[in-house]
Amino acid sequence: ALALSMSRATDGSKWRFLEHKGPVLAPPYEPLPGHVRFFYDGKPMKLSAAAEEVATFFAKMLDHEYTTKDIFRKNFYKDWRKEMTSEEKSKITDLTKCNFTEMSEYFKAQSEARKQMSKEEKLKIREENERILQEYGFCVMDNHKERIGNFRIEPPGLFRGRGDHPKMGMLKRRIRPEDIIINCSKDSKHPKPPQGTRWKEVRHDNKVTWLVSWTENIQGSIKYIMLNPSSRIKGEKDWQKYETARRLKKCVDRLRAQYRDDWKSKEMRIRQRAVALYFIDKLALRAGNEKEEGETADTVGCCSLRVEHIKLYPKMDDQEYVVEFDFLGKDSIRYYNKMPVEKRVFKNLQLFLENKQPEDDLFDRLNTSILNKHLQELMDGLTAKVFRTYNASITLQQQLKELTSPEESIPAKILSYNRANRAVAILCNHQRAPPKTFEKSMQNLQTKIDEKQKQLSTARKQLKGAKTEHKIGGLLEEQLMNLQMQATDREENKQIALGTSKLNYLDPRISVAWVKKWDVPIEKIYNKTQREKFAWAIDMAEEDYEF
DNA sequence: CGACCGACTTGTGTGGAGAATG
DNA sequence: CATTCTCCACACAAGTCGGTCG
Repeated sequence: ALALSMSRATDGSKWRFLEHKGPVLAPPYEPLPGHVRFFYDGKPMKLSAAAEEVATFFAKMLDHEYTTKDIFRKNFYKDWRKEMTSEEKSKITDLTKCNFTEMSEYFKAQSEARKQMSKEEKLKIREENERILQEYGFCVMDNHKERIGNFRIEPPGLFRGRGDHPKMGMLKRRIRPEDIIINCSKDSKHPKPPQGTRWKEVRHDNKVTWLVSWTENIQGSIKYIMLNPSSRIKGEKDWQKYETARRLKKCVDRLRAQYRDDWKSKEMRIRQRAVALYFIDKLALRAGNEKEEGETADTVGCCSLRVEHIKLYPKMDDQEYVVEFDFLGKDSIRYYNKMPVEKRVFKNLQLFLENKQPEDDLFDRLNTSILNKHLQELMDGLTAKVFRTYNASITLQQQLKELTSPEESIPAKILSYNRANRAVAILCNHQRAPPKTFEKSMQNLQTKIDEKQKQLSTARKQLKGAKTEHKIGGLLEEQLMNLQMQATDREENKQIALGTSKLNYLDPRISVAWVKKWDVPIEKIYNKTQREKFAWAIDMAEEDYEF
């Protein structure tokens, strides 16, 4: 299998045969019933279908804070006007005079009604969804029937980027068949466009893995329909990724020695490269490509760090040479960290900061392309992101070794596993907003624990001397322990998201080996989807697997 | 080079199904 | 049996990185 996948990689073709049914298009717009009105300046006003549709997008978001934001409103209003008839355009001149509440109430009622539907109605919908899944959700790639990832075209709506996005509120336009490129093999049954329409193009490019693509109008980027993570093509790629990270493991000592040496280089660009690489390695920062200003939220990664994102403290409390990081990374998630660094790194950073303004680049002689070219020379296939994969996986393996005690119960082992996973999530800065119901659910759990404690103490009193004491007391004790561990796990997980690292950074063979070694049911670690995605690893890894 | 594009991976938030609970 | 809670699948945004072109 390895040889086969390698040969596939070398000739560049990803498949020989590809057949699918094409995408599921967004349902057409259904005009509002007559009694649901839009008001302008206090008076009801009937909108054209096109203008009404865009208005409904806004109405559906009325409860969100961002509809109050200036940029959102400005962008929405500008794009909305483009959909209006000239008459509407001349009438509607001020967004603050627009009243969408009746529309908003209507949609709320609709969703309420959906919840109240009878079992039969819900079943009917489920069956229809299942039918669509069966028809459009699978394709044939080479000799396999494979699950498709996202076979639905994204419906129109208002764009809501993350963080302070300059384009929030813009209209994401409806995608028509004429916008869509189909990719499949020549000798397959081509997907049919809906009656009376045609695809933009049907091509047969087996150097790529996507089945359908279209260009989105907000950033002008291309969107794709690709296979599900459980597919052969994704699985092999994933496996390859971890093999690259394992190769890094073999030479990481050499690379670390090298960049430490480069801290002393005569050349500025080499010093910058070496300090950046140190951050990427030590802090698991992302590479940090440049971004076009005004097109996206202002976020950075390692190479795009600016002077304003770090602070240097020669002394802080009892530590020397502390660097404080404070910046917005991917998805505008804040990265905040204080790290003591070696004197040489500190001196270099001082040098990089000389004569610069806060908004200047910290590494002005470096970008991701330069860095990756350098890495490529150090190891075949090495790029900045491999460090994240490597450090995440090696951390999991080390933490599992350190935290798992042979004699502890299965729930205790799972807590240990989650703690190891948590160490990685913290390294990678995978945060989440604490769930809205967090406090409540912690309270509920605490109530359960208290009850269990009471049960245990009454049981102890009543059963004094009885020969079942040991058995029942033991059971209750175990239940109590499990609840307490659940509470600990949940508390520690309050602001940490484990999913991303589990799915994208942790070599699944480490986890598979661990469950095999300790006889932990794999279902406790991976749910059904995850087991499907990692089927290759579950097949492959034995308990002695070493990353 | 550097801008731009294309293909692919990584990331968070959410809605709804199904489990748990009263 | 209705209500609440939990977790998963999904949506889709936002990264990385390599290639091409002028």
